[in-house]
Amino acid sequence: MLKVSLPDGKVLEFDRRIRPIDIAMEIGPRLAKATLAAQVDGQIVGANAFLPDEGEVALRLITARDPEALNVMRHSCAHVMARAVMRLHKGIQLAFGPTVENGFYYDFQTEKPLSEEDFPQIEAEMAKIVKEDEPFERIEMDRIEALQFVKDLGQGFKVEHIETGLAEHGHVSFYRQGEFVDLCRGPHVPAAGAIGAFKLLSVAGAYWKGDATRQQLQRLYGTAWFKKEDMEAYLTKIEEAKRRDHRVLGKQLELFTIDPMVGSGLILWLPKGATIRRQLENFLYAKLLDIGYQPVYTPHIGRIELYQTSGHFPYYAESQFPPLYSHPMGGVVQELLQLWAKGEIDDDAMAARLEGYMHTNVPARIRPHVPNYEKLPSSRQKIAAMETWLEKQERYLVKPMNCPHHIKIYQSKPRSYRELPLRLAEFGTVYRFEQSGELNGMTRVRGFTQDDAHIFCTEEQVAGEFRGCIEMTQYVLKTLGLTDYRVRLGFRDPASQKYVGSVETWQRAEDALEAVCRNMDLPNLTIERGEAAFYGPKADFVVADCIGREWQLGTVQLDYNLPSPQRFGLEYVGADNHPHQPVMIHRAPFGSFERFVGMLIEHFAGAFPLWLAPEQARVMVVSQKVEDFGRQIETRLRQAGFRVTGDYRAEKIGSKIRDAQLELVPYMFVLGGREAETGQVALRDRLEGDLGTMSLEDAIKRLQAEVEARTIRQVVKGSAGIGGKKEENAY
RNA sequence: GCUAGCGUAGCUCAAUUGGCAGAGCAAUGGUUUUGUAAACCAUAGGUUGUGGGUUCAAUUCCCUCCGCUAGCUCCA
Repeated sequence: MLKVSLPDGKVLEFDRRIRPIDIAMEIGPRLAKATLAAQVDGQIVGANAFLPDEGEVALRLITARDPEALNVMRHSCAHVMARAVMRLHKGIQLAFGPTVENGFYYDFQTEKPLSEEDFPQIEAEMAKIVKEDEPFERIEMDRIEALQFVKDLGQGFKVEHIETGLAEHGHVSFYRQGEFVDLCRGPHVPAAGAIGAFKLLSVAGAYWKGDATRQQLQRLYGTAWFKKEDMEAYLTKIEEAKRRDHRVLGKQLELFTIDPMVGSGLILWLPKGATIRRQLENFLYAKLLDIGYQPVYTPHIGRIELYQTSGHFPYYAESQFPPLYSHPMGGVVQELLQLWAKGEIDDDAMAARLEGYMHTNVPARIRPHVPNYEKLPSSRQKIAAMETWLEKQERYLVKPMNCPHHIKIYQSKPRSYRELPLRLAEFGTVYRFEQSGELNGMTRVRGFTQDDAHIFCTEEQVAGEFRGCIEMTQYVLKTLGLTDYRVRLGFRDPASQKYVGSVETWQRAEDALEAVCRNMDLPNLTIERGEAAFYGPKADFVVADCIGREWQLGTVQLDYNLPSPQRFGLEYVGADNHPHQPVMIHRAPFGSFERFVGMLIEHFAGAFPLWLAPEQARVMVVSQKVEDFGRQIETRLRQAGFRVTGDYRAEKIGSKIRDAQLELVPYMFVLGGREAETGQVALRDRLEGDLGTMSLEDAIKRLQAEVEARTIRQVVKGSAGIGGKKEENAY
């Protein structure tokens, strides 16, 4: 006897094996037809899966109207895609095919690479399968049986997955749809006909089990929706995101550029972009002074010893720009020593190699000099002598981070507890050699400026200081109208070796951080293990822009390690006249100006609020006859503190307005004979159009008020209208 | 770094099976002196990313390198 309770409170009783679809049928044939899956005691299962024989379950039938149905259908669509690909191509090895936000993918190993040219054919085959409407049939087997089954199918990835990933499962399930059978947990829609609109989006490489050392597969991405309109809306949204791409807008609006001759991932800020950045810098700088930070400046390079002490070198060697050596052989010796350390060169070969450089192979002036090298008794000692030589050379690193420099400022004199918290701030530019495939416009670069600061404080001050950092970040985000964000706590992954410091220290730091955050009632606080910096746990602000994409921006990090005796050994003299170790907080509310401005460009779709707009107003004359009057107004606006330009070309006023609109200039001063006579100005708002005639003073007051309040007048959900049609510009 | 794709004028894009590299916008010169989203005429602009190969002939086919795009891996 099975008792089934439905969401409306009704309880049905069955004394036979029954499936959700049967229950739906009892309620009504139309419901049965619409039922795609079911929720049993909170878990999503297939509509054809048998319910337990006895006991009590809560059942909810899922139709296309329920959000859960979409994922079930998308996963079924992934199977249909895989089936279509296997029909069209020989020798396909199936890997995984899960759903993702807005769609699904399937990983294959193929004999011939797939390309977008194959999409129409695959889509046509999929459409055929959907039309045939064959059912998805669940088959369960025990592990041994299943293993033989996938071996017989010749599906090597599935064999491996059953042997390793599913090692603990006694039984596994398959889904059959026509000739296509796939190892799969399910659930699926009852039959392929339930799949609505779908489209293949892209093909890309992906590593088997996400491991870069394993073979690379072909990943086919697709999207699927119940209604064609939903898919159209989704595709439109993708188009919209493309239209406000900061790389496109950055070029059109002349905000920044990247030149291959300067280098990949190195941003050249054009005057307009630089203006926006400067406004943000000024805004932050004023705030920093206001709340007790002290500005400092530090150089762009530092001796390698500095980073050896901090622990950055050589552990991040592959993501640093190569070190600068004063001796020409420095880099070669360093490289050899690294290979030797990895065991790729044995002791004797290493010693012989170095000896060659020292005495025979290279001109005297660039030889490393180690006295009596050849008299050293063993290869080991020769290598050690070489290491000593290398360490004596001057070696510099382009700085990958600012903290070691700020630590040295802290250590520039003895510190008393009376000086703490000491807050050192710098807009510090750092360089990291990111992988070429990772670079992306302004959001992932190789040189960037952090709005960095390091706070040195006592253990007792940690909570208050940490809280202050989070509040500052919140203030900054709020000012820019970025109200939709979540806070992610990054803790250490106990299984990983990449972290420095003792477990106890980490525990203390993580507890302190979590306590502060819980206390502040931050939105959607999550904890993620393995997301910590190597020296301490952190709180990251993940900001959603106006079309819902997430960006990791600000960060606050707690650090008990760099100040420790094993690293820099920071101290202050306490009230007890004894030395104590301070705690460090690293924080950057924007993260970096590059990424932040890149995100802002997309968030505002290039239409910055007046206080940030590179060009706040443009004076334009109806006729060149009134150019002198126009220039007077332009000068007076500039004197009033505005970033203003003038358009005195022999163009019609409509043309000048159009240009200013497309360049997203917030205000236009339209001046003709009437204004020249009365001395007044006709003001035009980019959003609202003609505001009519007023005195210059009134216009200035209006604009000044908007700047001072840092008003955000619009966050454009649609396109900003760059190159678009007029209808699209309606707000 | 890996897989796939792309690279034509400042920008957006054309160029039949390999057969004289073109348009719009922008720029420059001129005419027009204009009232709230595009006046008109003319001119100039290119070693088709780079280097090599195949061919009578390469923007087109093949290879190298550089750069870009999507995804994967990475992100102190």
